[in-house]
Amino acid sequence: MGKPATGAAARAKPGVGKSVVGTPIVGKSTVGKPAAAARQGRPKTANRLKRIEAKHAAILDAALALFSRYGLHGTTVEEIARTAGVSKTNLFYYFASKEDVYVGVLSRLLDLWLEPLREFQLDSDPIEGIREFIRRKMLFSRAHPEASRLFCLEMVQGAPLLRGELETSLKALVDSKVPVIEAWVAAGKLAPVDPHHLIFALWATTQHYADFASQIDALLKTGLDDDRFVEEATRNVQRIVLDGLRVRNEG
Amino acid sequence: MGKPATGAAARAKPGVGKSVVGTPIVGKSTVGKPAAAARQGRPKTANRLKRIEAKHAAILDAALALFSRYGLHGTTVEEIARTAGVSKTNLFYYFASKEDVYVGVLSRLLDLWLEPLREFQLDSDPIEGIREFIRRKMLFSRAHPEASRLFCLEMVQGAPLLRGELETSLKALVDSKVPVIEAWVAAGKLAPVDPHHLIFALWATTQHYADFASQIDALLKTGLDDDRFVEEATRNVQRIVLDGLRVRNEG
DNA sequence: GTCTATAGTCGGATAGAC
DNA sequence: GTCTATCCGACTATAGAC
Repeated sequence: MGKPATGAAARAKPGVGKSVVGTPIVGKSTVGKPAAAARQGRPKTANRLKRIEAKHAAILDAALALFSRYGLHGTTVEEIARTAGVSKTNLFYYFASKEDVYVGVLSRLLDLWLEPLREFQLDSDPIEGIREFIRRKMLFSRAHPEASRLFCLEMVQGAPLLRGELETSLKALVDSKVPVIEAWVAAGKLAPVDPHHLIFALWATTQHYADFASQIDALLKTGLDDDRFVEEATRNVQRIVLDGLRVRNEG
Repeated sequence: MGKPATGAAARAKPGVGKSVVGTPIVGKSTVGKPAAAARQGRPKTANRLKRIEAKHAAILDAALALFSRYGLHGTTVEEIARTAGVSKTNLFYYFASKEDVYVGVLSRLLDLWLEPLREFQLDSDPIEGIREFIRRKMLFSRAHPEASRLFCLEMVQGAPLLRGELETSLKALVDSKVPVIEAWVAAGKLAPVDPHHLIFALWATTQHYADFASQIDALLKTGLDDDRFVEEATRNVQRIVLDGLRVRNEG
């Protein structure tokens, strides 16, 4: 007997039904494991595991592409399966539910998204470090525009799934960078600015190119596909953030 | 006989069914008019029209709140109706379909969203003009966070409905500002920067506070509700964009 | 104009053969 | 592990009484 409880009803009445959405990602290791295969049947050879992983990844890839374009409720399991090259029934062999797929996608996503921030190591020269961070973020936006957009979608909608991770992983990461930035400001190596707002500005300006790609395309008929455009965008963001718009009198 | 063709199927097969999504907003005046009332039955008194408009607006307000949180497919007509304080059937008396409601919301939205840009009149002093623009944008983000988020949702998902408007209204508006900015740069009143990327940076940094509110809340436990936070955010964005992060030696 | 009842269909999830 | 067939709840939209 199916217990769909799909769509609005599922989120409107949290706690009712088995809805996974709303449950923060805690044990990432259990997420994304095959639904039936998880409770193993027979000893798996390395080959078996590899084929399973490949299929698994194919489904997640397909799901990312669709979820980022149409959202969770705008995407059907049928479409995900077709895009991944598997049958709908087969997809349900690997994932317990549609939301299980969604959680799997988001889980991979967050690690990916946090990467540039983790490498935010502004060593000796903060100016050079920020310039490099912007460059990396822009490259990330170009390499993973769908990931950036799905992340944005989640944020805009309140990130019920990621909230837990944001308050732990992300916050810890941000908190670790704040004193560094503060020290630079104190040492006169950086103009006086609040570390958090600085980080927000860096995120906003760089992700904008992936998240608002359709707007940019409508205006300029170009975007992150064009290497020249990426270069130009990177240069301009670096200039604005580092030097500002006010004309300088010094060299 | 209902022909729902809702959800994924509707957008996956454009042209099939009566799906409105995908049709650019052309005649805004016809959008948002009562479905049945549009083809008038009897002469409407001023009072009648006023009550109709009020109900109409209530539905659109409720829809904006829900669409911005859960997206088009994550929101049910039933919820919109309940939130607006009308029955579902009654909602269908005023709007031909769910997508008709959605189009109505987006239509109102774009006008609202374009407003700050329209007033981007950087008169004599560009620095003062940009500072003021940032302030206005931040106030807009605070006053209409839901509008900002729904706009963002649409953009991220490819803006099938707004594309036409973006390529006309928005583009015309942006195009009219570009030569002004270029002239300032040429006159040495502004650091050398590409006008489009400047505009993108202004949009990105200011809207970020509405669109990523949940992230900011997870990190700082505050947001646009707090006047002090809004002030601080405004000040920091202005400082970063206008003066940059590099330490200045001059006064 | 507003309501009750319901038609029609979509899409998530399962059963069970192979 | 994969497939065919199917179930069934949720949701959009309409019919028709009042």
